[in-house]
Amino acid sequence: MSDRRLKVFHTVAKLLSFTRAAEALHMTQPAVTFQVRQLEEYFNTRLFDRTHNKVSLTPTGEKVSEFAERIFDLYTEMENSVRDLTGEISGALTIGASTTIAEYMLPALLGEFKNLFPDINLRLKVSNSEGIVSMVEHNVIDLGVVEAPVSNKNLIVEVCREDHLVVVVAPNHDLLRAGGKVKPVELKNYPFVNREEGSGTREVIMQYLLDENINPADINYCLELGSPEAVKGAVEAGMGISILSRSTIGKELKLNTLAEIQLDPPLSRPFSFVRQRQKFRVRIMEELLEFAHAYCDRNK
Amino acid sequence: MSDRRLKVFHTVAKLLSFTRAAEALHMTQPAVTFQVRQLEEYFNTRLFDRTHNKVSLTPTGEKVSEFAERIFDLYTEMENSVRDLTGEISGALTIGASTTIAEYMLPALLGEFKNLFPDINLRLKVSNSEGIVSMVEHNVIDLGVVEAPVSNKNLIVEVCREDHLVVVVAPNHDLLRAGGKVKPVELKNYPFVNREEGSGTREVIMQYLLDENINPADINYCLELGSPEAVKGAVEAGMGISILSRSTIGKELKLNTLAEIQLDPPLSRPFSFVRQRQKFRVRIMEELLEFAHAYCDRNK
DNA sequence: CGAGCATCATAAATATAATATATAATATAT
DNA sequence: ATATATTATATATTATATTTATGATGCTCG
Repeated sequence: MSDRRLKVFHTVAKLLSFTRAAEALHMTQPAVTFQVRQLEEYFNTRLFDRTHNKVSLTPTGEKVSEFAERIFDLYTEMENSVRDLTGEISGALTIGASTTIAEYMLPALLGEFKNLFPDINLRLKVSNSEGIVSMVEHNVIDLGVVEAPVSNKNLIVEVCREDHLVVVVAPNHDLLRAGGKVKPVELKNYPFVNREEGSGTREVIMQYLLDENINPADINYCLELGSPEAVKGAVEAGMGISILSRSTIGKELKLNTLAEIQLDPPLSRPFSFVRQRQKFRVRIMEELLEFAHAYCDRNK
Repeated sequence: MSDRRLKVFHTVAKLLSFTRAAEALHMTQPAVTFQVRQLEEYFNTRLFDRTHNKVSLTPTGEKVSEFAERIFDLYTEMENSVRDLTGEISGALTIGASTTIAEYMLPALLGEFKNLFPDINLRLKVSNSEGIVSMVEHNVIDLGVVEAPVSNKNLIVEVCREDHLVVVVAPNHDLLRAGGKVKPVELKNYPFVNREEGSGTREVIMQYLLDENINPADINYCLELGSPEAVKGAVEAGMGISILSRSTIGKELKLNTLAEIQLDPPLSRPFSFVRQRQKFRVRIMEELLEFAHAYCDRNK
C-alpha cells in the first residue's frame, strides 16, 4: 500500500533502469519518468544521473533509496501488525477461471499462494469466460482469470501473460522433419483433432486460420473432442495433429509422448485477470494479485 | 510529502474528530471520511469506533496510528537528510503582497519562518492585488498574498484568513457609548476619513455600503488619505471616524489611542495565497505554505 | 560512418483518484 | 419534539497518474 512515488523511485534505483522498472511495476516507462521527476522536483535535486546509456544514483538518490527501504519495512511491519490484531487474511477468497486455465495454470499458482498464507480459504470455480466475467460482476467470485478479451467498463481487466498455442504431433510425425516451424497452410495436409464447438481454444484457432486467409472448412477434421486431455490422447495415439496451449502439454513433452512445433506466424492469446474496481483496496486481494503477477512474470 | 491517506487518518486519530481533522488539514469533512474509509477497507477492519457523539480508536487503529507516527518520522528524517546533502532550503524565495498585508501581516509571519529556516533568503515585493497576481503568473514571485478575489484558472488560490474590518474612532467618541455595534446607516452622522481612490480597503467599504442600501455619496467625507497609517493618525487626532482592517490597529488598541467598534452586519474580506500550480511540488515552497497556513490558523 | 536498436524525455489524451458541494441521517441535549 | 452537532452519502468537479504516440540521443555493428 505504501507511497507510490517512493515505490517507483526505489524500483528504478534497484534496477537502474526506467524501462525495466516500468515492466516490473506493470506500468509504462513515461509514467515512471514522470514519478521520478516529481520526486526530483520536490527535493529540488537530481536523484539519478542519466548518462546516455547508464542510469546511476546520485549520492542524494542513494540516501533516499535507503530511507525508502526503511519506510517500506515499516509499512510491512504495520500490515503484519494489523493482520495479527484482526486475524484477517484468513477470510475466504474465491477465484474463477475458464477450463484450460483452471486445470493447467491455477493449481500451481494457488498452491504456492496457499503456502504463503496458510490460513486462507481458497476456492476455485470453473466456467467459460462469459460465465466467469458475469460471476465477477455479481460478486460471486473475487477474481476471474479468462482467455477471452473482456470489454466491461465496470471491471478492471489486466493481461497477466500470453498463452502460446503450438502445433502438437506424435513424436515421430512427418512435420518434425520439415524444419523448425509450420506455416498454417500446411495444416491442410494432415488429419486434425479439433475441440468442440464453444471452446475458447477452437475459437482462437478458427480466427487464426481466417486471418491467414485459410478457409477453416479446408482442414481435414478427423475428430472433435471435449477437453484438452482427450485431444492429447488422440494425438498421442497417432490419430492426427492439433493445436494446443503450450501450458497444457508440459508433462507430455518431458515424457516424449508428444512433440510441439511453433506456428509461423506465432499464435497466442492473452490470459487476463478480471476484478471489481474496489476489490484491490482489500489487503488479501492485493496480496493475491501481486503474487499472481509475480508468478506470471516468473513463468513467462 | 508523506502518504496522504495515513496523514489524514493520523490527524483524525489525534483529534478524535473528523470535522476538526478536516479543518486542520484544510479540506472538507467528507474528504476525510472518504480517506479513512479507504484505509479501513484496505485493512478490512474498523480503525475508529463512531459512537455518534464520540470518535475513538479501535485497538487496530491505535496500532496503525503508532506506525503512522514512526513512518512520518522517517519521512522527516529523510527530508532532513536530503537537505543536508543538497544544502537546499537556502535558495531565495520571493513573496509579494498588497500594501496592508505586506505591512501588518507578513513581517511577523516571515520573521518566524526565517527563524525556522535561517539560511533561506526571503524577499518581499509590494504592489496592488492586480500587480501581485501578474507577478505570480510571470514567475517574478513565488507566492502572492492578496486581498481581492482572484479568478485566474492557471493559478491556485487559497483563502488563508478572513480580514475583519471595523469602525475605528478616537477613544472618547460618541459611538462608543451607543453600545456594542454600529449599523452602517449611523456612519452618515460622523465625518469620515477615507482611503484614496484605487485602494482595496476603499473598494470593500463602498461595496459594503451599497449592499446595505446606503448611497456612498451620503457619507460625510472629511479627508482622503493614501495609507492606513495616515488614516489612523487622522482618527487619533479626532478628525473623524474610519473603517480599517483590525490587523492594522493592534498597537493603537493597546495604547488606547484608538478604539474599535464592530459593524453590524460584520464586514470582512478574505486574504488569499496565490501561486503557480506546480510550485507546491518544491520542498521549501511546501514548507512555507504549510507554515503560513498554520500561522494564519493560529492568529485567526 | 550511417542504419538500426535501445533508452529516456516530452506532449497530448485519457483514466483514475481525490476533493468539494449539497444533502441526508443519526444521536444528543434542551 | 426541536435544534444542534457530527458523520455519512451522492454527485460533480478538479487534480493527479497513466497510457499512447512520438522524439531525441547515443551506442553498436556491418
